[in-house]
Formats: sequence, C-alpha cells, structure tokens
Amino acid sequence: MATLSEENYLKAIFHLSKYDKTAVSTNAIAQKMETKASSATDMIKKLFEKGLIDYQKYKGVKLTENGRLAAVSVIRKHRLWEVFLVDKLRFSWDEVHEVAEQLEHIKSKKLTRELDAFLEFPTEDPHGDPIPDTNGNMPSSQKLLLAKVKQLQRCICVGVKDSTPKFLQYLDKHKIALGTEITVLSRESYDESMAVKINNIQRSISKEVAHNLFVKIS
Amino acid sequence: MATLSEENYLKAIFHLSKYDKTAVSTNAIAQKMETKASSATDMIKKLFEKGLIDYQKYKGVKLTENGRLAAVSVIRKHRLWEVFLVDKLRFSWDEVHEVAEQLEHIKSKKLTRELDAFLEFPTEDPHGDPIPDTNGNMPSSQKLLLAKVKQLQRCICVGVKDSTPKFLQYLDKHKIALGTEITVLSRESYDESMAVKINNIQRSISKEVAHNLFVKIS
DNA sequence: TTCAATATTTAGATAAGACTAAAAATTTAT
DNA sequence: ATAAATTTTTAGTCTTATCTAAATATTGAA
Repeated sequence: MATLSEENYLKAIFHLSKYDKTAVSTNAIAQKMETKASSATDMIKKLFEKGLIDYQKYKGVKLTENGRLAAVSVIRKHRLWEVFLVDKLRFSWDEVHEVAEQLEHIKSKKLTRELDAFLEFPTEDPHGDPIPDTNGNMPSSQKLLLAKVKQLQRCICVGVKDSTPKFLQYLDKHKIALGTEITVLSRESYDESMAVKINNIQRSISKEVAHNLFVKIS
Repeated sequence: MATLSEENYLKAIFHLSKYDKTAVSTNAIAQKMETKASSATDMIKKLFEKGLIDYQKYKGVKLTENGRLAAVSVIRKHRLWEVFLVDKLRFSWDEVHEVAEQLEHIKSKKLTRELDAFLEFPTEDPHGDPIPDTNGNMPSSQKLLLAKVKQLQRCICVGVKDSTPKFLQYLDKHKIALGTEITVLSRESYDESMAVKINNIQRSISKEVAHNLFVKIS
C-alpha cells in the first residue's frame, strides 16, 4: 500500500507521461512536485523498490502496470470527489481541486464504489476530464482544442486543459461552461485569435483561451 | 494548524476526559493511542508548546479551550461523515468508523459547512452520539444506560456506549436499532440481567448489553 | 515512614520525507 | 572532441513521530 507522498509522486509521473510515452525526468518530477531533484531521486528509488516504476540511473522513469493502476486509482477518486463537491455540495468548479487533493487519498474500496453509484456513475469531472473506471481504463473521448476548430464549424465545450481557478473564473465571467455551444466564425492568423458566436453573441477569443478549451464537434 | 497525529491525540484526550473532569494520565493516553508512554510524553510536550493542553510533569494533562475546540472540530467532522456514509452511501453503522477516522482530518471549512447542510444539519451520528455545532457545543441529551432503567418503564434506544462492530452487529442481529422501544419487565439481581419486551417479544438482556445501550425514557 | 511497585520522563535510535552541498554523469556548444 | 553547462545522484543533516532502555518521580503497602 502506497503512502500519501508516494501516491502524489505516482500521480505526478502519470500526468507527466500522459501525452508523451517517453521516460519522465527527475527534474520534471521535482518541478511538478515543487520539491528538489534530490528529493525526487530519493522517492524514485523507493517507488522502484516497490515495483511501481521502471528506473535506470540518469535515464528517467516510467510507470509499471502496477504503478499506473495505483496512479489511476488516485485520479479516479480525485475526479469522483470533484463531481460530488460540485453536484452535491454547491462548490464551484474552481474551488474543488484543493479539497479533492486531500480526499483522493482516503483508502476504502467500498467508499469509492458507493460514491460512484451515489453520483450515478459519472464519466467526467466538472472540468470535463475523464473519470477512469474500476479497472483503470479511461473513457475515450473525441475532444479537441478550440484552437483546432475550422471556420464556420459548430462545437460544444467539453473540457479545459488549464484548470487553474484563474482560467475557470475567466470562463464563468464570460458565461462559457461545459455544454456551451460555440460557433467559429473566422480565424485571425496575425494573433491566432478567433471570432466566435457564443450564446448568440459575437466575441473574440484569444489564442491563450482557444488553446486551453476542449470542444467536441457537434 | 494541528498535524494528523496531533489531532488524534487531542481526540483521545477529549474522549478520556469526557465523563471525568480530572486530568488525563500519560499512560491512559498511550493506551488509547495504542502506543508507548514515552511517545505520549513526546506528543504531550508538543501539544503543550502549542497551547492546546495544560501540563505539569507527572501531573497529567487537560485540554485548554483551544485544545478542546480543535478536538471537537475533528469529532464534528467524524460524526458528520458517519451520517453521510450511512444515510447516503449505504454503509451500515458498524462499517463507518474506520473510514470516518480518515475523513475527519480533511481540512476545509467550506466542505464541513456544506456537508452539514447537505445532510440537513443532523444532531446525532448513526450511533446516537451528539454532533457538536460550529461553535463546539454538544447538543445536550437526557439519555441514560438501559441498565439504570426502573422496572416497568418504557424507553427508546437512542445510542450506544460501545460502538465496536461486534456490539453493533449483535444489536442488528437482535433487531435493536436507534428508535426501538424497550419495556423493562423485571431485573434479576443475581447476574444483573433484565427481562425486557422488544418489538412485542419478551427476551433477556445481559448485564454487558444493558451497560452499553443508551435509552431515553418515553 | 520507608521501600517496593508503578508511572512518567529522558536519552538515544530509527524510518520517512524533505533539504543543502558536493560529486558524478550526461548533454550541449564550440 | 573536448570543455562547459546542465542534470542527476550521493552524502550528510533536519523534523516528525515512533521505539527501547534507563533514570527519576510518585504512590501505596507493610
């Protein structure tokens, strides 16, 4: 059974290797964990001893199947709790992360199972991120970044890439939520901004925003 | 802000001094925490430094007002989570303790507040123990042990003193739950057992059971 | 009251997880 | 290809919470 700190490292390694199947560097882990490289090395040795990662000195690390399962189990709990906080306890989507960071470490198979049932088996958290199932499989989705959407296409907001409170509050302020329909009117090549229609109102969306919003073509 | 271990010691001291306003001994704390007296002494020093307990070497400890508030805040969370597990997640009353021991340490004012509201401000946990309010006050109750009830009196089961799974499962097996009406028919002085009527069936209740069941005269 | 039994504290050690500083390996740039 | 820069690891220290063993204080019984 992994300690709290081990679980956080596994999660960090999982997230770092997500879009990129190559090994994760010690420095990248240290940065993500907001700690020093030497501390990361210490933990890497421990996770290796426990068979949760593959590791060769100076060559970076990769999760083993057991390590991946452990990481995904924590992520599953994190996202289920986020749904609980938003759907049942009147939290807004920019407030849930910190609390879910604590709740994700509660150890009880039954609790996770029953929470999942109580929430009616959600497949996405409040930011549109997929909730892994009991076997550690992510529900697949055909989401793409708004920045990739072609002119005159209609799409629906299904998630965020950046889930910091700052970005989430920006979206709230501009009445963009999961499910909001967006029509891309035109793209400005100069600054990569786009003209869009949201809630029947025409606005401009900056490159920064378009690169952090996931949508599904509708 | 108290660490997880500090919170557990404060809770132990609170429970030990509950019925008994005298100072709590180092050994009693060590026993409750399932640790050694020397470890308890170490923690006692730390809690004293933080102003959470009054302490004089060899004289035992007492919670300060701040210590009491910290302890009661943890107990409040523990009992709210127990209600959540039983009322919302299909846990039985003998399964909740272990999980609540973990959940009680989650730090978020908003979480506790919203959970309380979601549960509609319960005043007792599934074992009939009172849930302290936001200010640390316990709702008072006039409960007494079944063992103290006079012959031919009717009473209602409102709580348990022993909340171990073993006892709770015994009660389930014999169809005794919170709210169950019990009529004391006679008392046997030889073994301190009592003849009672429960659900219209006459049975005998042992001294052990009568001393661990709280009732309210109805 | 005085000494034995018990309770408590102190001293020193250990493990987990973090740190700093220095050493070693790898990568990059000339 | 070799030196410089960067990355990673090692060695040694710190803190928290625990332990054992020994020392000290308190209690209680003869």
